[in-house]
Amino acid sequence: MKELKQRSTCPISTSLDVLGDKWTLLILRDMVFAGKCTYGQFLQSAEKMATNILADRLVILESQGILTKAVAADKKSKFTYRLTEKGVDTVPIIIELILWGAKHCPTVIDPGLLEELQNGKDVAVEKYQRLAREKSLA
Amino acid sequence: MKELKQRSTCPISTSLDVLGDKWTLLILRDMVFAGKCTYGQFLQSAEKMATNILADRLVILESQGILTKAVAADKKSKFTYRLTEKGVDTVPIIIELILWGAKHCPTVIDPGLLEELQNGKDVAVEKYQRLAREKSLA
DNA sequence: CTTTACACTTGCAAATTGCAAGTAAATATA
DNA sequence: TATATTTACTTGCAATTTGCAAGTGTAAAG
Repeated sequence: MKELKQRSTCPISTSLDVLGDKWTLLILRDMVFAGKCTYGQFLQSAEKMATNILADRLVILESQGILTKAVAADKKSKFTYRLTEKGVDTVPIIIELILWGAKHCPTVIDPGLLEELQNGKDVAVEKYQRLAREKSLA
Repeated sequence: MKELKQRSTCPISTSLDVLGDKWTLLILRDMVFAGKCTYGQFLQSAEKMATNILADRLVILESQGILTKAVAADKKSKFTYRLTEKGVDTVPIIIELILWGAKHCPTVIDPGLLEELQNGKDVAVEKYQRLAREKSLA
């Protein structure tokens, strides 16, 4: 259990106390948009997260109630991470980050996804939240 | 000019390369929601940012084209920071952080603002973007 | 001509990150 | 049954970043 230092009572500041670093939201991205749910899968992303950082962030995310950890159905030596509702509620943040990055920075994004997000943000948010919930029930 | 290390071409990852830390978005928050525009004003926030961190982040934000720096109208020893359109476009991200923090963490928020954001997110985003633009023209 | 306001800069200890290697338990293979 | 592999971490350590306190430089005010 890692305790979190809250700098102020401001909701923005407090959100950043939890999510404000270069790695945490990438784990959530991988869960929501790539359907990943194990330690090994998280390590395979293009950004090459260090193993100790990943382990540390998973502990924080779990202690913050953003995801849960459970032994995998197929193997006892494997764990499955699932999003809680608090985790599912980060989808709008992630989607805004996608839109800002795609608009203002040199990035590569699937044109279909971009169009989907631009044409109806609310619909897209609900879709990816639903998918994330379904995945977390499996 | 601080060069930015881009970890991948993913728009989320790239957005986090720029905005993903505990301080940068607080500066933008202060500009959008508190109308702040000087070094001294940024230092007065509840989170007590260190002076060297603030100076460093302002250089990064400027070199990333998120804000501009200019000598103040009243004093030559004073600078005014203004948001560019790239900066104004972070408003949706900030608003999602407000909503997530207010919903899931122990925070204090003006009930009027929260209601405004919940009742019509798009309208609120446009309102605060317009206010930020007006401030940046002054 | 001294003081104040403002915007930084510097120095340094502490914390965090990034990299490589090692550990440990459960499974798969010979 | 013995050995190898998969999976999930842990450890050690150098390098970077942060946080705190103090100092610097310039313009305006008294």
